[in-house]
Amino acid sequence: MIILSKLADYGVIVATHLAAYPDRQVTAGTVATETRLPQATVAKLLKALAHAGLVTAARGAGGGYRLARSATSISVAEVVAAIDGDIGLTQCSVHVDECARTTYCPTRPHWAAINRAVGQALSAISLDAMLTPAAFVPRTFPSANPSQPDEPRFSA
Amino acid sequence: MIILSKLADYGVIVATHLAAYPDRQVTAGTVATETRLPQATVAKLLKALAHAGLVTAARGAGGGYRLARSATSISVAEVVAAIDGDIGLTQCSVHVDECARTTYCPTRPHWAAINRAVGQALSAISLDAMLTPAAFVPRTFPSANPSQPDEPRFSA
DNA sequence: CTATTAATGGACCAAATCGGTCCGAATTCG
DNA sequence: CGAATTCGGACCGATTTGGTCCATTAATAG
Repeated sequence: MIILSKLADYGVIVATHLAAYPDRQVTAGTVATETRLPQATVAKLLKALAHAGLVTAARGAGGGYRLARSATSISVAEVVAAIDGDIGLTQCSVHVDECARTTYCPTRPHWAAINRAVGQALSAISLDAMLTPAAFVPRTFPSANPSQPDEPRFSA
Repeated sequence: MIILSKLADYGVIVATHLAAYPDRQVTAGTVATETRLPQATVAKLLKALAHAGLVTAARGAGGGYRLARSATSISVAEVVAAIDGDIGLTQCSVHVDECARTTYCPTRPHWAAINRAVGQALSAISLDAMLTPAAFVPRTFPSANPSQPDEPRFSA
């Protein structure tokens, strides 16, 4: 399974690209060619980012996009949320009321905690951090089953 | 956006239900009625879990499913992986070779770390832990931007 | 030995979502 | 003032997902 949609992935690339050249007004087409991504898709992504207030848009000739805030103050989580909507682990995380078996489901309370962990992992990295070549290493979780023989793979 | 697919969510519910009654042979139909989930879907899920070796299946009259291992030694991550496949954050996480712009993409190395964080968050909780009424509280991550005014919501 | 029960594997269909394209509104420059 | 340019939003096709069903194999009961 893949957690981030292709669009969200591209969105982070685009946002990071903008972060690399702060205070430069760039058109969607320019970003597309520079990032080697399809033009129409980049345009759509920038629209979503603008709608979320992460980038500012200027129309007309000589217009374009630029980051609304500093690269250090924008997290990856915000970019993803701007494109794919708010992050929730499960269906009932997002639409709480639509789950008919809320009363029977013993698992639901536990999702909240995992959810928060994922969210914080994504919030912990700013666009600025994405630009640095060295990888950010988050603090690891304590494993509930340390001597587990075959853990599922989490490929990088 | 929703991280876990509905099927994976249901899968955890089913697996947790099995964990609640260890060493009891249950048919797919029984699990379906007891969990209030659609029968055909539960059957499909149990097939997948059996294929992954998480549950053992017995055919014929008096047959059914049961957990292959103890509830404490099966993590939520394993259940999810059994249904949705191995967990990867982005497309290129799973199919590394299919990303044509690997050389241009500065974000890719960073995904690995986030990826690992998500995976460990899911591995940290066993089916046994899912049964306990009190919520498990994972250790929180350090935030890269502590004074962030409007973080995206991570609904529970 | 036969009938019944239940998992297994597969094909199959409908619906939702995703990725992508197009045209219209707004703005700046000549 | 008008034409070029660029964002904004509606729209559409295709892949994926969620879900169902049937034929087959296997095991137990009578």
